[in-house]
Amino acid sequence: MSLTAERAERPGYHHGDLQSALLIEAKRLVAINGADHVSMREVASNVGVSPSAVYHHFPDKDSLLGELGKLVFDEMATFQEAEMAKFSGKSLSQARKRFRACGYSYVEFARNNANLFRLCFGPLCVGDHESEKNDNRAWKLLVTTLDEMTALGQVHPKIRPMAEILAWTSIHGMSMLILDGLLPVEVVDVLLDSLELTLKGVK
Amino acid sequence: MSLTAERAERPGYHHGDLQSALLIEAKRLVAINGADHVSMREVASNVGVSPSAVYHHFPDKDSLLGELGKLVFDEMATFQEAEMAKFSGKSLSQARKRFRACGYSYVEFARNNANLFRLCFGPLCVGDHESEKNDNRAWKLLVTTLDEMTALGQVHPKIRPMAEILAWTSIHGMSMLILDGLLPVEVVDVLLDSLELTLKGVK
DNA sequence: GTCGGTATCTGAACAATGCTCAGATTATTG
DNA sequence: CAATAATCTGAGCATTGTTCAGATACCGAC
Repeated sequence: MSLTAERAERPGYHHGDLQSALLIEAKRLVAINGADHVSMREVASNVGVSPSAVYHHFPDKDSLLGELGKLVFDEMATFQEAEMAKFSGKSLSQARKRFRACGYSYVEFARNNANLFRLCFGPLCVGDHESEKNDNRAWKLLVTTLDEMTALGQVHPKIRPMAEILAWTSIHGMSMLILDGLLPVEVVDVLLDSLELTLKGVK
Repeated sequence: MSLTAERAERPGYHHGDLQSALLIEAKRLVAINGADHVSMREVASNVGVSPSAVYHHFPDKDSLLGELGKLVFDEMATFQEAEMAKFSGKSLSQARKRFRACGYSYVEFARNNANLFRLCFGPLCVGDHESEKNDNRAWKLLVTTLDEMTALGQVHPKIRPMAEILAWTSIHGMSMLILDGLLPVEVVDVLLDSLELTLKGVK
């Protein structure tokens, strides 16, 4: 499901696609104020509907935010795909750019959507990922780029099996620590450098 | 400031050390229910004081939780110190155990105090760290153990400058992803293995 | 078409929450 | 001992999440 804002014109008593409209507005408000400071009533009101209407589409607030989290998770993968697609081709330099774009887009999304990023990696979305853990798109992007890098001799065979874990955890951790103000943005390049270096192996 | 529960007996109208008592109770409730599901009124009530009394010690709820975050942050460092202190001595095997304990204790604390961990790395504590960023104890622990490992030839000179970033971000990211249910606990050993391997450098 | 069931929405209401403030109570300082 | 400051209470306000009976509109069966 994608969040398009069609049917925004409310025809009458029935809204048309309230479920999507609520998610869109919730996303907007979460992005601005953070998940903690968004209220059902405000979401409903901004969509032009009574507070209780929401509960015909979501059992409760956590449910709404949880659903929103899934959407954001997916949106992030889309963004990463687009960023990586900017560097096509099988050459080494393009493959390396693709690898770096994979990590860089992760951080960029986190920084540009701090509140949404926090939401979909927060307690409200715990367990939601579980079902799709192994077939989620972002993970596949990482696997693919690492495979390419391996084929080009940029990842040491001994390290290859742990490469996904090392890359994902460090990029994710860095993103969170930057959002927390515990690391400056400049570390992004430092970390990507050291990742490339360590994955390849130093003699 | 440490959170000892002395003066728990309330002498009379004045509490004695309400500020600490509130923090202690808040910590207990956050640990159980998560920061989002704790109310000022419950904290106050459990301490045996009226709801409005809290506001003579903390300007608002975020302030209480923010202060609690700092305490937890410090408590975590204490825990790490204790865990690392279990392996003393200058031998290589002890130094390696100390290094691993540094990372392992980080994850262990996160898993044993998920809600408190999330609190002190959450939006409520953003900026609070900033002042003490470079002189915080946990960071020093990491620097020290990496220095030791370097002296013992376990960290490649070329990688040494980036070692803290790589180690911290990956351990922190892994901790979060485990809490989110996106990675199984077993990755802890995998990541520590690959960290040791990559920091040393593969030929 | 129209009739009945179903999905959707409203309005009023409830309990709980964060927070304020005037006033009561205790500590502290001169 | 008096006066000032610190601390706590109680009542109260606005807002929140959620429920529920009833109103409104859609949709398939006759």
